[in-house]
Amino acid sequence: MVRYTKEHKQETRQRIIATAGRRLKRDGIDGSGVATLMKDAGLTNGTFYAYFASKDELVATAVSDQLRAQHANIVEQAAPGRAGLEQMVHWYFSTEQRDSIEDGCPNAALLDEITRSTDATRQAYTDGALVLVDGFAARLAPHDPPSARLQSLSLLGVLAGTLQLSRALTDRQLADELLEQGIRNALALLDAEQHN
Amino acid sequence: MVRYTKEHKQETRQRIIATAGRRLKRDGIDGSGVATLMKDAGLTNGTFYAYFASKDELVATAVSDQLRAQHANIVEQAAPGRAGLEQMVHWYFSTEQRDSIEDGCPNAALLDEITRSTDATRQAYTDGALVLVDGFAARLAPHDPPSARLQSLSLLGVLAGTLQLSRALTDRQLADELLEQGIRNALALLDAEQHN
DNA sequence: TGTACATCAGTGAACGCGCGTTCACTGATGTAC
DNA sequence: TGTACATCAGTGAACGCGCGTTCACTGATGTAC
Repeated sequence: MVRYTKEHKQETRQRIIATAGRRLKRDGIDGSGVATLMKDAGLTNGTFYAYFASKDELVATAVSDQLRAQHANIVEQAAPGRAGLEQMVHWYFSTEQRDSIEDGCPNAALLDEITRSTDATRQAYTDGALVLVDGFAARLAPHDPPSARLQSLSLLGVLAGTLQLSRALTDRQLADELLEQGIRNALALLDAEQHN
Repeated sequence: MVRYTKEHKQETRQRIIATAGRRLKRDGIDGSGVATLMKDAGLTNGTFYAYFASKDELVATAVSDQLRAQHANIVEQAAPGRAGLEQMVHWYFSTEQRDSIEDGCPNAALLDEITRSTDATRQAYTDGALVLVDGFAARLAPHDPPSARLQSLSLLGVLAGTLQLSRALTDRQLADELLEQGIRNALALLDAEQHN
């Protein structure tokens, strides 16, 4: 066994962050206890503080990691230009993404709890979200990404809000129709002229 | 003192529901304890169960009440036709509404916690949200409201998601610009052709 | 009208439980000689 | 190479606290006669 090395401890830390990200999205920040978060990573609660100074610190780190992963796995994998944005929108509003909250978008799963969180968590969220947004803008306006930044930011709001609403509704058929409407709205937003 | 009457008890119940709605929006569902919710209404925790069978029941009732109030105070007060929708959109994306979460939109404050709630709460949310949506549709397509239902539902998602995002960002200036972009997006959505 | 009793909104202490956090301890691994 | 010791990731019990919920009790109000 390779143990007592920086690499081993770093891997364990990364595993805690990754499993915590999934749990936080599923049960919420207030709904996820430290003991459960550690059990998800195959550890007991006692060793938590060898990795993080507090639950708040893990939450901020996990939020940051979730957005980084979403950027790496979804945004960077998408084709360049408008085609990539269309791909992403279709993936985003698929029933699969909606129905697998653990694996799904951290924005949709956590946005209103982040508003109530510590400044560190809100800052981690802001930084991570802007990286996603810059990825959108680079595809929306390849020659002048900053000009599309605000439009891209608002696209993130449209995506997250529509998905949350589809998840909250008890009427499954209506929720599905909303996803389709969400695709139309998002694509229309991409076509809108840029103001300012 | 008028006491020991149906009216008195009904008024007290209504007060609990109203103050709970504000507290739940501010601190979240998991973040609001029964003792605090009762203290907000000027009572002690012990008498809670003379009014509600459980915290879940209060949450479902408060969610329902919040949406009913939003319909009565905002949607029904708005002018008929498209002008009324434009009024609402401008109010919705005002910095005042964004910065007063207690008095603000229950959709934006609670959507992703509602997804994680009991079926009763999700049902109460769905019913209440559809009343709002029908109010939108009646203004968007006065001659044929059902044709605008899906578009109206998606408008609710756009409103809530954009507002949540503006609340979560630590960069105040960017958050303000997002509100302005939100107005443009919402108005553009109202102009979109209706599919299906 | 005055008195005795019933009603019941509201109190406040207590229940078991899980929370975030602390800490004495274990035991497998790594290191010194 | 073998032994003795140091390191440290991880355990698990415990801390005080607030949670949702229960319940014996209070005392102001309403009712009967």
